[in-house]
Amino acid sequence: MNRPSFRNWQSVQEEVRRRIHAREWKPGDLIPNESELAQEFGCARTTVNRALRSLAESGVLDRRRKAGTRVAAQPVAKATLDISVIRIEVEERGQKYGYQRIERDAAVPPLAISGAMKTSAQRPLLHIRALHLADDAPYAFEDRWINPDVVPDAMQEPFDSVSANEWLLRHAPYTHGEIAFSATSATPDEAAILGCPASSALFAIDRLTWDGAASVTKVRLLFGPGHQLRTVL
Amino acid sequence: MNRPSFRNWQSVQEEVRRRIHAREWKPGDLIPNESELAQEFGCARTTVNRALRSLAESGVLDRRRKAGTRVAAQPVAKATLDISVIRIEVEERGQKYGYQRIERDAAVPPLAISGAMKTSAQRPLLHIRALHLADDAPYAFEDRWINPDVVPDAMQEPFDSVSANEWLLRHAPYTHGEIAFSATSATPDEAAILGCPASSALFAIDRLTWDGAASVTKVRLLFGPGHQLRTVL
DNA sequence: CAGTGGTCTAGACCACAGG
DNA sequence: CTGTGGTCTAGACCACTGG
Repeated sequence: MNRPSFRNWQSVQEEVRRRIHAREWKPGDLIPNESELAQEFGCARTTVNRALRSLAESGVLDRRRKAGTRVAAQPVAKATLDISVIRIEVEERGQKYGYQRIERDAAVPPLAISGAMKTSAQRPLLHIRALHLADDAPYAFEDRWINPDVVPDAMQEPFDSVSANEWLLRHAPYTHGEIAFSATSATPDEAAILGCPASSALFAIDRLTWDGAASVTKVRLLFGPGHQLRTVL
Repeated sequence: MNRPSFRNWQSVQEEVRRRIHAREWKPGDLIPNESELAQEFGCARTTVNRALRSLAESGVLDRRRKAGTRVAAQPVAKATLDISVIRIEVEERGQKYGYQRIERDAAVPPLAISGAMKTSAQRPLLHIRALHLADDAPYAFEDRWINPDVVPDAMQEPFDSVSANEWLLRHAPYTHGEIAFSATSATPDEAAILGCPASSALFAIDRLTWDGAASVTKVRLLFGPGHQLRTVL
């Protein structure tokens, strides 16, 4: 009996993937524990742990202390989206990036905004509206509210050449946030800004970030018709 | 000088996060190497490595051999979306799941489909159209093509009570895939199925999965107006 | 209570890429 | 060529949780 040896965690992972794919281990099955696999594979348990932990993070395995490791019954596809600065996103597409500030002022936000940001209903926030361009064509419309209590420096920034999108990343650290993707119909105003027919289907990204208990900024990004957000599985 | 000690990788990670957030280490800065940090933190280098590697995976740090570890200049937000079976998605919302098959036949697909799936242009594929319901209301419209050369068993399946969405996960392993999110305007046909006004803005998920070099299935999921895909940062 | 995964350690060697 | 992160090892202890 010729047992191949597995010298690194990637090859262990590959072998486990192979067995799952080949249905030697079926969805829901309990697989041998780390010590047994380490012995079989001729490597340290640490190495097996590294491989299995990584597979669990990908949703391929379900691991529970004492209960052991099982092949996930409902493999959950984890799609990881990299949300970077829009300028870089455009440049990576090989296009020329452009930026236009449309509006900048301090204003009392609609209740939906102050409610979500948990700011006082009467408190004026910094409001920025801007257009991001790719090869001189409208790419994304940014509508943003900034909490001046958390980011006072923003009040001094004109945001006329550097986008709030980019400035905040460097000057306003956040601890956590929420993001939502949806589709929305272009209002006449939005259609005019993005240069598309009214009622076009737009791709929207809404993001709200926090620094501890205080909201930092809330932004809605609207992308023109045809925009796709892609990733691999 | 009272130096706190860090006994596990999570606390090391926390401390690194704190330093970045407090701007002790600024975006772009080179931070001490693993050995130095291990000494400072009073733990093994392995433990520091675990903490830093994890932060690098989150996009907080940039690590390169020999060049060292830097605080990411453009922190890329990694949004991880869990794409599971629609039935479970609905049930997790606390709603009753329902399913209706609309159509099932073998047909030669449009060129856009056979092209993307790299199947012969004349080869008939299995075509399924179905509606997923939440609390008896339309939730998502599924339009799917299945490659019978890769999943021959699918030809025996009626898909009248178990959705292709769910059946395939258990019977058709795949090695990799692509997924794209976008917004689209409802065609009259789609509007009728989803019970929404024509030209409504719909949220679309397009997925294409492969088993090695052969495509397994290509599916488009259309969600009714107002649907959001949410996650944390 | 006992079995499983989770983690830490100290030391070692290796692969890569910067200078 | 050399410093950095990447990984492996053997052994140990711990934390959680199922039965």
